[in-house]
Amino acid sequence: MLAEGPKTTKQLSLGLKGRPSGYAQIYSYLRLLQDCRLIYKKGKLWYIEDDVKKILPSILDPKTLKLYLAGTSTALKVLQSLPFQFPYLLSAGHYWNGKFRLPRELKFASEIFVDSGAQQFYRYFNGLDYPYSAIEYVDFAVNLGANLIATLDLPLDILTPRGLDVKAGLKKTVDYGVNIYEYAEKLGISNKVVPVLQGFDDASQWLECLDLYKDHGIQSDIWGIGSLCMTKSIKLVSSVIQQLRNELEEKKLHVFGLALNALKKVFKFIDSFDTSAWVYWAKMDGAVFVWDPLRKRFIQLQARDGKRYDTLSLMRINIQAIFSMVEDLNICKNA
DNA sequence: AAAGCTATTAGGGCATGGTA
DNA sequence: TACCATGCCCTAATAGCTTT
Repeated sequence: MLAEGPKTTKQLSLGLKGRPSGYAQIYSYLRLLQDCRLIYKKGKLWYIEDDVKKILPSILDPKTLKLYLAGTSTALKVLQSLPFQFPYLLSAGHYWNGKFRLPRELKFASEIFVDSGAQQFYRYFNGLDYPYSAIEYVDFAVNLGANLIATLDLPLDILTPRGLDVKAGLKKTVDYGVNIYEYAEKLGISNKVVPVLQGFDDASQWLECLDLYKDHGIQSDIWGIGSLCMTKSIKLVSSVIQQLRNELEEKKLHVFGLALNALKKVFKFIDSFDTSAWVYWAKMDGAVFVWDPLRKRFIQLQARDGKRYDTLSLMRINIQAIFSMVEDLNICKNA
């Protein structure tokens, strides 16, 4: 309450308790805060100390980088074997085979973010059309208990090199978004919809995509950033994210499939990301990664001669490494 | 006089740790 | 295991002060 402006003890006690008898308690707490140099009093009014005011937002609402783990088949088994819960990014495309089949055993997920999964199965596209409708997709997400649902989008990073015009791709992406949003609104769950922004090779395209959404009256507290998962250009990633952050100052940003070396550059500007990197490292060369918090990098280790470890174990260990990276970045984010 | 403020006290709830 | 003492935190109540 004090963050909103100076207040008298009476105002604070009424606001906190709703009745004046709490006055004495509130007053003694205020005195305590005063002793700690967190607040001070001038006349009848209490004020927050200036330096406290500066860090207050990060105390009340700490910036946390949220990681959604992604993975299917073998990797999913690893996720199921972990002794704790964590946010999970589910790729809807993996559950489509003519119709949607509900996944079983998602107990490990503390929350579920459903993604269109176009990257994995764009080869099934009929032209620019998803094989399933917005309604089928949203119903599927609702049935499996999704907390967040990404709009169906066109992965321009894949489709543009195959001849899709950028402007046409953006328009189609937003059309999909509008469909999803309208149906979700009918179900009363539009707050779960995460509109996904697309682009190809310049940040202006993502901003244009945002404008298109806004033209259609689409608002959201969380925005998704797509089309960045294949790029090798950290410069592009960082310019897209920074410009969107400027444009959507108060909103949450989720980046799909962010490369970890790019994450290092942009973690301060985003709220969440997802990765399945831990799967590939373990599969590709049996490497285990260890986060080096001083140099903000992964050290890549392989077993000594004569030692071999199974992929599942390596995956589990790499998940731990990713978590330790996120934990470390979160410290930096609030420092 | 009324409103605002300060200091003190009593007692409930709860965790802890000792004892029978 | 049951019981009790202790200390801590919290809240309510209130006496008595100062400011408006």
